[in-house]
Amino acid sequence: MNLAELLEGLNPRQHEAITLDGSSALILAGAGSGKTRVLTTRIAFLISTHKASPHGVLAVTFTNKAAREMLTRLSAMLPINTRGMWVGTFHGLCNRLLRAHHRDAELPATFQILDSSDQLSLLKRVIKAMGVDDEKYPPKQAQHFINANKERGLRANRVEAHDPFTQRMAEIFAAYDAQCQKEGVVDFAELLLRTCELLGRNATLREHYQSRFAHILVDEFQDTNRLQYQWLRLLAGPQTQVLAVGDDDQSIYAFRGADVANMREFQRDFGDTVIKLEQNYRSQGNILEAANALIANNRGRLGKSLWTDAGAGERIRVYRAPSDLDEAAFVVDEARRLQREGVSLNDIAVLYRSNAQSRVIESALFNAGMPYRVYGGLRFFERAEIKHALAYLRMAAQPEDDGAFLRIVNFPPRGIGARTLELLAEQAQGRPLLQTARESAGAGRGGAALTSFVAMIDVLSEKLRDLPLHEAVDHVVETSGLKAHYVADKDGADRVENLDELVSAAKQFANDSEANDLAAFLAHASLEAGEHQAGEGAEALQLMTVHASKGLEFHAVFASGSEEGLFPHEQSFNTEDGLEEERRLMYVAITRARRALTLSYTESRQLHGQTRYNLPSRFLEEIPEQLLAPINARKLGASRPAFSPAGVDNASGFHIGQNVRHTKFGAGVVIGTEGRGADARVQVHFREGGQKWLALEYAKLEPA
DNA sequence: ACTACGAGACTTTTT
DNA sequence: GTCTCGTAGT
Repeated sequence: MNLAELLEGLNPRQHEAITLDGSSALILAGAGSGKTRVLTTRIAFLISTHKASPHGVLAVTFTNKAAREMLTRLSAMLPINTRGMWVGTFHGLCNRLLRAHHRDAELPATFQILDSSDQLSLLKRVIKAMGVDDEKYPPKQAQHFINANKERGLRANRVEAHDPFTQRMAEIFAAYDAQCQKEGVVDFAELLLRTCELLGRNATLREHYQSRFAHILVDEFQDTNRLQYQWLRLLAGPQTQVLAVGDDDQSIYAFRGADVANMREFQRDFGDTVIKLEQNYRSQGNILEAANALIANNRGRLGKSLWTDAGAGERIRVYRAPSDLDEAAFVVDEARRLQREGVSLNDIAVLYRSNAQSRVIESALFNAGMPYRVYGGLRFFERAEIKHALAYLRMAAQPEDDGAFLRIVNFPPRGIGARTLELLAEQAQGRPLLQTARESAGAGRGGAALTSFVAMIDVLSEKLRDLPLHEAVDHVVETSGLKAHYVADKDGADRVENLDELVSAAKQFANDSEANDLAAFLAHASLEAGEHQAGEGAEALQLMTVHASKGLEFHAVFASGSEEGLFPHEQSFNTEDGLEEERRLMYVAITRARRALTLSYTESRQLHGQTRYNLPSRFLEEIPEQLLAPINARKLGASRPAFSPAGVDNASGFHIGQNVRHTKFGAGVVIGTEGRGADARVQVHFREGGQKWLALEYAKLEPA
């Protein structure tokens, strides 16, 4: 593409962001404002006008998918080889840098990357070895403590611990880090922290990268945490121009350490050039107006309002369902209707706040014979059989990796039980388990099995040295006994298939990537858990959480479960910040829709095995009424009776699940009734003020 | 050493 | 409702 073609059809703000020269800038990119186009076109612009070489550009994203998309679009615009470019995720780029300078970073060349579950099991081991009570100090909590501190740039010795609990947590933190170092493994946060520490203390290296990268581009900047911001500041030199693209209104990962304050910080550190992309190319007017009105209820926004050239379009439909079953049936009917109108199922999404909600919808779709695809869930490299196979490879690549050792030492089962391993750990005194097992050959009960396991690993390691990557993977799968184990299992067919798939993945990786050694493949497996599941091509209704929908768009969107307690989630009620994040989440849900948006809520729903009665979400009230089109509940066979379960409806005149209004307490929902006539009392859950029993004789309660 | 059963938990989760 | 974890039984 030539320059004119690159810049064709851009709006003035986009053009400004793409061609900006001489300063860094914060790009406030609203939903559907052409953010990815701006990012990729800017890189293409810089390179094709020789303002930068491909070598001198760094672009960082959060997901592999986003990084891939950027590279794909880039190679469509420019006739360059994108392979050597520094385009990737924060973690991927850190991995690259740490591999290149592993000695300076004090890591083995073969260092392995722990995913969250690897990290948790290592922590469990550390806590046990310390003799700490894991009831008082739950490993999950320790994991959160460690990650949160690392993401603030803090090591164990710098954690402020004024109480005994935090002190003990910090001790666990220190012991965990020491064990990681021994085993030559790093967790996700460690990749960032190590890189920051390395660049922080090594001026030569820092200045090398700072002068190399004339341009840095950051995607989804609102999702960066403190540590990632620190990383950015270390890599950006005095001459570097940084383009940080983000949307504070779409910040929905604060619970994982993302800190929107980075956006204000950026203006302080990199100058206050701000470009707002507010023209939306995705949704029709009513949808945008609803989104704008909703998000206006949040405080402290940087300020931004979406607009469109397109017409107002349809109003937002609001469906009130008697039950979750009815809501699901409604979604099925509506999806079918849209399908008849010629909308592809791929272009229709059902969004929900939490995964638990998908079950009812799935079963309705299944019974209706409508194809659907659920996003999220277990990913390829997270499957047990894959992790087992990878552990054999890790063992061969790095014998100090106790995590890998423990995962496979008795899988497939070979008679090495808990007692044997306990003795082994005792004997090891902190040395690698594999080495200890090798030295104490034949000793103790289970010793013979242990000896033959060590022998097998040794033979395997020897063999793998000479094999190309995919043959090595194939060899491991065949000789470890893994495949035989699953072949013998009558329910193991899928797992066998996955193991074969792993061999293909290795082959693919060797073809695609310049570094095709074992260490690189293992890093790839940890950093990219793999596409969710197969079956991508087939036409299917799209089911996912609102979180998972960020960055996507659909012709029609159903936001189900728009209820108090669910969305906003009850665990966000306590804090203003929590509630605002929920609101941003709803904002994300709304802005996914191009033409048709339906919000639904139920009067009763099964949750955690019991029936709950919820009020409609407060967010519905924050959308101007003239934008809404209520739909009446239709008579549907699937509807579970929302009231008088088992005929307990009484003479009170109210039924469970009914929305009511009280002169003093306001809006509420009936969750219980008892007595009749003058004695009748009803229990009401009020929006403000919790649950109350009211005697009907005195209380002024009316149907709402 | 392995398997089966019951108690308790249970938002979201790019890496 | 359903998944995970720990304990007791084989």
